[in-house]
Amino acid sequence: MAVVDRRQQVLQAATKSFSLFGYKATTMDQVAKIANVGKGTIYTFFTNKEQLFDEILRDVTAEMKIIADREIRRDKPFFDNLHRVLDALLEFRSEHELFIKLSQEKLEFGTPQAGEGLGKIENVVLEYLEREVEYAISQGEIKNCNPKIVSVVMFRLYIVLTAELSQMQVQLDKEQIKSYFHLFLAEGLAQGSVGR
Amino acid sequence: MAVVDRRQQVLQAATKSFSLFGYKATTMDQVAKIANVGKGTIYTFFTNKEQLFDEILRDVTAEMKIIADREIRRDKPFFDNLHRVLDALLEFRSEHELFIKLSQEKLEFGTPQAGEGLGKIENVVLEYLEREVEYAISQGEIKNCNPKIVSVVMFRLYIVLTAELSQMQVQLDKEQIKSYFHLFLAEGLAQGSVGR
Amino acid sequence: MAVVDRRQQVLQAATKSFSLFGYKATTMDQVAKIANVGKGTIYTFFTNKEQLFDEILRDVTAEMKIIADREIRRDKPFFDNLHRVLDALLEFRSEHELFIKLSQEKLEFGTPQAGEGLGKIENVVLEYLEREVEYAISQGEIKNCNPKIVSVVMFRLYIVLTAELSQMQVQLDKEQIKSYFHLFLAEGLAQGSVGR
Amino acid sequence: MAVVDRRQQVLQAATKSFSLFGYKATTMDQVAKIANVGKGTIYTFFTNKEQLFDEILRDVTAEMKIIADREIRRDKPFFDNLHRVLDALLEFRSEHELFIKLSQEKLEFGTPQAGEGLGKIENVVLEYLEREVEYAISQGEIKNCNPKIVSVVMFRLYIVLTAELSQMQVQLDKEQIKSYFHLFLAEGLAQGSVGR
DNA sequence: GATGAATGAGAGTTCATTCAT
DNA sequence: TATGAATGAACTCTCATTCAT
Repeated sequence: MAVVDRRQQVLQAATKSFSLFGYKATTMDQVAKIANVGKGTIYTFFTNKEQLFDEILRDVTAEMKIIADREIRRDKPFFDNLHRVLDALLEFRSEHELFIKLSQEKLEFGTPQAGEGLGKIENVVLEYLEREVEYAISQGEIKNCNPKIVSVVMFRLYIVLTAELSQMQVQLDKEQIKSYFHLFLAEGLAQGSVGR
Repeated sequence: MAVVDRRQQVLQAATKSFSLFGYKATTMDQVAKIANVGKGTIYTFFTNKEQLFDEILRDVTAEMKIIADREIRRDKPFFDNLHRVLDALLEFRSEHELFIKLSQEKLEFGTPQAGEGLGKIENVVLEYLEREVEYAISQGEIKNCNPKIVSVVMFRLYIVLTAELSQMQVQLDKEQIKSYFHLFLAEGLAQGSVGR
Repeated sequence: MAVVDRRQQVLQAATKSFSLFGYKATTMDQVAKIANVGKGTIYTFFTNKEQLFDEILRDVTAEMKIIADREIRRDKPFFDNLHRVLDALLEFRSEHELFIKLSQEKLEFGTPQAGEGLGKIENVVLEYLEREVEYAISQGEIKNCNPKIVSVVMFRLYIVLTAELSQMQVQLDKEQIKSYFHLFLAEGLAQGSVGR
Repeated sequence: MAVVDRRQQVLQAATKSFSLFGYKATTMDQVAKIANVGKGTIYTFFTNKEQLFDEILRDVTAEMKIIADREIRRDKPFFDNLHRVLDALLEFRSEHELFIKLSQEKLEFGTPQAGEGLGKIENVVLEYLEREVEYAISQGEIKNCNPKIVSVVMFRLYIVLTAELSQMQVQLDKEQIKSYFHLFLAEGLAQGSVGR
């Protein structure tokens, strides 16, 4: 084991601090201190604070994509795949949740002139979801609807159930999350709509 | 009534700037300039930046509550009421949308260790929704579920459909918004679930 | 009795506030409020905050001069006169003390470039004292010494005994003040020097 | 040892500016400019303006205490010690004078309702003097009197003679200062009181 | 004359970023 | 290469002063 991997140290420290304190409240000094690294060192790996943030987001996104890809079986029904992916993702819930939620802060944070809605990173996720939804529609598995809209709603729903609610002292376990995810996405609330 | 109502000017300028650039990126200098008013003038009406922000949020919240109260009829079914309230709220969509979304930024903005989730203002909305959901459950109109969770999801769904999507260049008209709101909340996506 | 004398109201309010909170901490708003007068009104009587302050100082100084003049008898010994003047001045102690001390703050406060030491106002007092000391020396009543130095010391001694000490929770009554004034100026501390 | 000791530069610049312009009239921009240093640099050494000021005051105080301690001999008479301490202190007169005087401004500066008189720093000096005076009284070297009062008077006398007068264009050399110090403290002005 | 709403220069402080070592 | 001392632009907020009413 060589001298510790400074890049990793920074990445971990930044993730921790961003998750804990938010984007604005995280100072580069803090990150450096947590990473046990000189402040200047951060800038040898990352152009600036924003880029550091984006990198982290990209990493999480990539990791989630890999997880999802691993679970999806083309020959299985949409909601079946959805469940398995959710299951797998929720394994890493604690790693992702606080952080993912932050993507929002950051995005709205700058909103420099032309906010295109969710950030570039989220768009990767959304495009992924969109493709899956499109496929499910074409298979007649879900109702005919705008895939973009559905994917955004799915994304937000995931964040609400995994991150936002836990911040509001509503703790849900994996099963409950999956169940509510299914409730809103598949069944609807109306009494008399098809049960699970 | 003076030639110009400076308080209103400030309020409008601030709303515009907060919506456009976000909380942090909005400087008091900017607000003053947009409002065509001296910087100090802002401070004759509002204690500080935070209070100015809260005031705007509070106003929108109050307005929405009034609108909702006006539409709700205890003798009508839940989804019926929901539709009418949505209808009425969407009349003011352009006023509310960008702004409401901001409530989130501000809240996560500080994230001083222990954020309790959505801000105080949103909590007013949530409590309101919660009561309505509880009532609907007790009437057997919607499935048995955690009212808190449902109300948070409803709140987010409203924001996604009215504000977030339009930021992503997906323009929905009133009817579409209502329709999607109903889709997720009442029916679910699954083919074979009860149609509208 | 005409409509209240606004100038007097301002003068009194300002004196009160300056004494209580100091020069810097006294805002024109505060003075206006205490005086029950519009802020703009102050500026009809006084050019600016500084001039208002100086005016008050001048008034106190003038009053003290009148008091002193009334007590001084050319045919009486120096220390005799000194005692009587002190006696008379101490009658107004509560009015003067806090305030006089403030002269210092103000003076050091600005010290714009060229502080000439004590302010213009104090110089009036000092010149007065100087003349008296010169006279006393010429009469052989007190030791030969630099009158300027002695007068400055006398001035400070007065302030210390009447104002500064009371701020330090050392309360002295009139007799004690006179006695200490005499101790330092006339006798000295050294054991064996001539007693009172 | 760096090319330039920035902390020292700041300290010197601040001392100079505080002495010259007073506490309030000294801006951090100014200090930075004089010190030939970025404004932010000041904040790497000192928490804020107040702390910078206190630090300077503390330094002077500590230096004076050391000087005094070095000169005091318990087996020598009070006035003898006093003279030697004065002698030593006056060696550094130019360093101390302007500055010491400032301690006053700062203290009266805030005057938040209940100033307790001189600031914390001066209190160190005063307590020191008080102990010495108490000892001298117990030894029967000086008249029976309130040590607190005497020490305050001594402190002010020192400031008047070293700093205040020189600001008024009355320049005194070391011998004159000592002589006047002795005059007021030991002998008194009254003709016929014990000579030196 | 009296007013007080409006003003804006200027204050102290923060922190992402740079660069000499 | 790694560093952290140094930086200064940019921020929020204050308050003496002005001037239209």
